[in-house]
Amino acid sequence: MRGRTETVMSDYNFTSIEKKWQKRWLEEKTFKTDVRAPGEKFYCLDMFPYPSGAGLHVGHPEGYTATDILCRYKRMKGFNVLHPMGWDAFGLPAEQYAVETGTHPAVTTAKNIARFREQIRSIGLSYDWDREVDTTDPKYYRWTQWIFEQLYKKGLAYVAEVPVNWCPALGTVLANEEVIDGRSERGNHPVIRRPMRQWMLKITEYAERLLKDLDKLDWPEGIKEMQRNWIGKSTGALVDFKVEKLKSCEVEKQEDTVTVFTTRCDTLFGATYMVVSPEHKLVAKWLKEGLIENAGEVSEYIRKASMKSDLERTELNKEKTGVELRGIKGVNPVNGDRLPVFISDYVLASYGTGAIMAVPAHDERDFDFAKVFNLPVYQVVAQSGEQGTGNGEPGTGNGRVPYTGSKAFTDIASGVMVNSGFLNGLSVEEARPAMIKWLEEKGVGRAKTQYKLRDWLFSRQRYWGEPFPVIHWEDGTQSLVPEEDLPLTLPELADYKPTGTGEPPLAKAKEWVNVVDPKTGKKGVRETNTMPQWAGSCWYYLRYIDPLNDKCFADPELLKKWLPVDLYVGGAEHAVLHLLYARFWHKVLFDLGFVPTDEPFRKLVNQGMILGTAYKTKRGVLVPMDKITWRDGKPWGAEPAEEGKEPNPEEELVEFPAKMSKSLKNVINPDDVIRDWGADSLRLYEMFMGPLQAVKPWSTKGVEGVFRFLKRTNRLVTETAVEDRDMSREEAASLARMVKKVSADVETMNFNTAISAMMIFINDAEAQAKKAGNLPRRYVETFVLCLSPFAPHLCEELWEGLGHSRSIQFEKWPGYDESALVENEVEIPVQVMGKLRGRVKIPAGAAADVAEKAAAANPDVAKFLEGKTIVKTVFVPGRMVNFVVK
RNA sequence: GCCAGGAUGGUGAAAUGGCAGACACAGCGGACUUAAAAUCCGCUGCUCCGUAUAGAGCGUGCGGGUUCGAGUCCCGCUCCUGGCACCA
Repeated sequence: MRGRTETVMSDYNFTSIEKKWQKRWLEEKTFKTDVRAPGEKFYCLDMFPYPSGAGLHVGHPEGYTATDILCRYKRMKGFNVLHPMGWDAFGLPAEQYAVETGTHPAVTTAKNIARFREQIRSIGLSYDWDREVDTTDPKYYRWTQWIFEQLYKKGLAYVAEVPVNWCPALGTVLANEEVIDGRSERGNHPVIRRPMRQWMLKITEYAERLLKDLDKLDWPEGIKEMQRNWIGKSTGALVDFKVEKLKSCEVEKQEDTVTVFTTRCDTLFGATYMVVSPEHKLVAKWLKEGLIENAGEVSEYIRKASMKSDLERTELNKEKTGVELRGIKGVNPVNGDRLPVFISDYVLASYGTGAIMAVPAHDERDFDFAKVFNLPVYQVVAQSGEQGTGNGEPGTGNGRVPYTGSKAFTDIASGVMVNSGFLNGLSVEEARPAMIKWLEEKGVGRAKTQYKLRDWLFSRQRYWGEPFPVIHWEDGTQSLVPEEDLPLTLPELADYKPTGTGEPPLAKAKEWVNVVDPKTGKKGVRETNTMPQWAGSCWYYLRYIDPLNDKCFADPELLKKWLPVDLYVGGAEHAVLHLLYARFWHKVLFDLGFVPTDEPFRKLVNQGMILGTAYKTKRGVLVPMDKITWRDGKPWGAEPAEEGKEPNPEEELVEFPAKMSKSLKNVINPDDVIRDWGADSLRLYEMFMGPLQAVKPWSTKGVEGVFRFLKRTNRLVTETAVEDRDMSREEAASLARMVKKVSADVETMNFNTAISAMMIFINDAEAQAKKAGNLPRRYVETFVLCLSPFAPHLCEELWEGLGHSRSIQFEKWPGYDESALVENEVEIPVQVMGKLRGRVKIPAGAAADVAEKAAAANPDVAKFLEGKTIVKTVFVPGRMVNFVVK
């Protein structure tokens, strides 16, 4: 690959061309946005990266190139384009590096940002670099803290003692989203549950609006659906169950009420037991009051449940566990049945009321539990048309009829109520409101909407994050750092290690922590938690609009002009986290009157992941690239041997795309691609691989293909005589086809087919040049204009070579001549019984009889018509003819 | 289990219900060259038939359906990828 550089350089010297134009763009601020200039705005946003030590990977330029092409195109169409870039730079890796080496995270971060900026510039992306933001810059996080204060003042931030995901290895608490199968997303360490004092944000208060407003967003349906599931709205009812302490059939005590949440209140007649979560407040109360006869057993279960990590809770759930609370019974309000009450960890304290009524006949989980504990299972819903099940006809049953099925019957759509008193004969849909009405009339229940969404755990026990601008005073009060004193900057620390006790590293900065009120002399301590990484990314798109403003986070006039973001492009991995949090903050700022729109991102596009090439064995085991030997161009390798065993025999491997990873050694570095083929080839290939949204495997051969196209373009434009002559009919047609296709495809972001249209054009153009010995100026220049958003460096160079002194970015996007596309004669396919049998040339716009006559006369067609009667003829003008024969 | 998305040549892919495989990669053959690289020209879905021009059949994961006509629309499956998962 390196060896042929010399030959390559002699005709298409991409390295010097790209350096030259990148330098010029930067010096001349070619892409500077005047946010106050008139003109229709286009705000195009890329998800800003975390500047890791590893540098860019080929996934980054994919989305960035797509938006860059669109932005360059929009500028040429006369739009005022805002296209910025910045750094989401708070986060754990820089802090862990600091723990290991003692280097301040700010130093590491600055170094990584410099590298990222350099790499991004080497791709030729048209950002306005005067708008760069960095979430770790005090001038930036001053406003992150300021927004937190607004949330606090609105009552949306509070401190709570909550069971959290504590990761001993990282010495910190993690958000639910950062825990995967009971292990930390970062580092894969075990996570346990432990109650701790934490900052929470009341995102639940916005659940309904976050759900409802999804409908008006132009986002991928899948992402919207994921957010809907995450918010998890369900409508049902709260039902009150009295709890009795019984003593030899006499009610000794009845004062407590357990309220359950259910979406199936229609099945209330079928409830055969109740379950409360081990953490339920009443359980502790009953134990204290001595109501529970088997208190020892119950306490032991509670203790074990609290020790379990989420992973264990999930894993052990294959077999249901629990303990009955002996001595008390719940009373079913609809029929007075006395029900046993259990505690079990299959009921979550954090959802609904932490208590359920169990209807094993019509709920899978209850059914499983009932089988383990041998509890009665009563049928109250039957398949429509089978109402005879149970004790007879609909409308008559009211008994406790055992359900005999082998699994729970949960079909809501076809279910009909049986054995349920006043509900008998109703469908499930009808029975629900009927039961709610009954519950409300008796005062023992009411309709209720419940969400899965929990409040946002907003604090981390880390150093490298935004400090909370909060002071806790010795008298127990709490106050915010005054807005004018922001930012509250991070103190210097000698030692960034987690304390391991859960107390954050900031607690070590004694001078910073301890404060004295200058007026009253009151003593206080600063909050030592820091904000999670999501904080800075929740509002960065607002700061880009007015990044240097030191009076407010952004000028309201400019926000009014530039919001919402017109297009947001990034990876699908942020589907629920970043995008939900950012929407939440935006809505709060909207309610407070700080932003003019209630949603931040109008249109969202997710680019698909780029996979690496990998090879697997017959059994499907992936073999790292450096363990593969090539024989006759075929890959051979062996599965890694188990410890202490004989090595496995080598076998021929099969190509299999897989995520790029260090362990597979198949990571493609954009720097290498740029060195060998240039940034324009990198850009073009990333777009040519396939649709932006699709997951696609990287192919080095594919890069060579687009490189060849650029080389041919360069040669055609620089080595063909360009004349000021009119285009031939053929030239005009091929040019118009290309411009039309490229314009339409860029608008819809189908970059792969736009590039293929330009490849078709260059094939045509080479033939034309050969034939005529020269090419018309308009023909060549229009092509260079169309290619310029895709391969900007080469096109600037060619444009200059064509005698223009101004950057091609300032030119108008070309139109096309519709009349050049009109043809005199068209060739259309002829089918007999829907099978293609021949083609005929007919005048464009020919009438049906003319076309049919010509079609029937075609010898290839005629032989299939011979001896047959034409029953029907289908003619689609300009498209095809089809004969139906008998 | 639930939700979403997908399945088209050797590969990446393209195709308003109207010529399936555009464009590119790989492969094969040729030109140029002492040679190689680069470049250029031609062929390239599968099967059959044939000296060849040509021709025939099959073909968009599987099974049905609608239609003059289905990769595309409808019904029923299979497999893959991602997300969620004891949320009552």
